[in-house]
Amino acid sequence: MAGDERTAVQTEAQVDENKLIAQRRDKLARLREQGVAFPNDFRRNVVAGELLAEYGEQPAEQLDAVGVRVRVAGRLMTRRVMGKASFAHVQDMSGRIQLYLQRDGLPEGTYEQFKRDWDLGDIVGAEGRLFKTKTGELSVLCDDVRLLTKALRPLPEKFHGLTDQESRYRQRYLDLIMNEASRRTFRTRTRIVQFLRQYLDGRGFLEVETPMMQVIPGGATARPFVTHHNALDMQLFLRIAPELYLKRLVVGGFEKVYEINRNFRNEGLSTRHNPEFTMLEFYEAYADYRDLMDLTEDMLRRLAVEILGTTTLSYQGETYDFGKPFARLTVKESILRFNPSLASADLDDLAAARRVAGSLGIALKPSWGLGKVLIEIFEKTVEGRLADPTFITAYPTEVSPLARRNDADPFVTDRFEFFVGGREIANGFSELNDAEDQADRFRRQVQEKDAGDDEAMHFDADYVRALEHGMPPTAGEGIGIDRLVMLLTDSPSIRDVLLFPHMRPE
RNA sequence: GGGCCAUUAGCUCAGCUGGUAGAGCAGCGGACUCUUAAUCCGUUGGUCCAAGGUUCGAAUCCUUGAUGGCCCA
Repeated sequence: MAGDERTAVQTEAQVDENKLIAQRRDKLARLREQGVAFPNDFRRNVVAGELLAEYGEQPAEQLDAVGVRVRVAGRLMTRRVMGKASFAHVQDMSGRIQLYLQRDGLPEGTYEQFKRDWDLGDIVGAEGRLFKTKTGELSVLCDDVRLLTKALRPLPEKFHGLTDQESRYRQRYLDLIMNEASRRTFRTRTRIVQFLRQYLDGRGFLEVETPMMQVIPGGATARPFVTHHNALDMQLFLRIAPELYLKRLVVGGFEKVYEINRNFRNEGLSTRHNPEFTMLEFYEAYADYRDLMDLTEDMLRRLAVEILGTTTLSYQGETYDFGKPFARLTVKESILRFNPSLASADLDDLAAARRVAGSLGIALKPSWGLGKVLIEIFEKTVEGRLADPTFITAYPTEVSPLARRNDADPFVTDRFEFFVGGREIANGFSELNDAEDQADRFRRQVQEKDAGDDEAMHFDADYVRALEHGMPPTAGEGIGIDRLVMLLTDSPSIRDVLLFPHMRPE
């Protein structure tokens, strides 16, 4: 970068040039002299994967007898020139197919152009007859080939591909061209989302879209991104969750709704956090948190079978069984289980719990009540160790401002979170539909915000008004799609499952 | 936020206790009509992440910074 101020926008002058690119520009210049250098009149009639599936196993004689003519197109990935004949592989969305080019089988001059002006990485179209090579590889014996798009930049090395993590994230197009594993991950991501849609659609849920730009950022405790609406001259927030809007829809009579979309949280980056991430949230009236745990268990089990063909999931060397019933225990039970030195009484009053937290090195804030202290202890000593699929229930009311209180123990809510491999995947609860209780909870959040907690919630008066019209007893849940995809694709970083993860400017 | 590691040709990587930068692939020139990391002969290509410092001399040692990776909070 020049001595100028750093900008996030790359200018043309900053793009590197080198001899390889200059040579390709010369080749392109020759192409321009010959006519249309970027034609868009070639039409393929088949993709590589279809050909391999249909003809890959056919014997050579049969192919020759039938004489299958094909038109294929794709990126030139390999090239082996042997004098007057050459082999090449082209790659399209479905896979690769080999081309066989003979000087005397192509229009006059074409073969010479192929040798002189075409490079690996160029986009080409080819027409010819299917045949099998001596080694049995299905190939196209070309009687015409055309250069459709000249690539000015060279591809990464053909054997090792592109391995540098940073380049793979910043130049995802190159990663996708070069790495089959990466292509597979993102196809799997799509299949996962498709399955979830199909699962919910099949159970009568209605997919909806709610605002990404909100006047009051609600539905979670997190710092929002702030933006500004010029015409209205007002501050707007990118949403941190769709929750309060989806529940407004339940009030409106859409008793089963879901949304799969982006949330934005103005927090740090890590292997598990991206500023924008995808969440499935769904709400069902006349259901409670236990119904949702059952649904979640069924849905994830079927998802594993759909995606992996098995309920046994292996992630980063560990194995998790989605086939057997998921464990269920309360926050308090789980703390006691993972901290055998603690007794139940240590977690029952604030002073004792603070002593425990203090001995664990947790920095305590004076405003924290017992519930918050318990959750801190839970996060420090339990969360990362919940390896097998586990529902944790009975979250303190203090840390669950939108969840319904438990009838027998109002200190906790009818809420669960779901963990696998030490990671939180889902969060659900019976919804708080008592408008007066909700107003009280908002007031408490506002107090905490005033006391300096910038993650605390705002008071959303319209949401309270909606509840005052009556929301049926309802349960709702959010599932982090990116983390789910990480789990099912054995990806160590959230960046591996985001096509364009957030990166600092180069 | 803290610690550790990495950054060298378009890509993948070497480069030792400091002595003036190398390989493979790609490219370029040549040979080759069944190859598949094609092969064979020849060959071009460098802001060694950046800025300071130490030194006769720095890719190498020191400092600071940038970006990325991993671990911890």
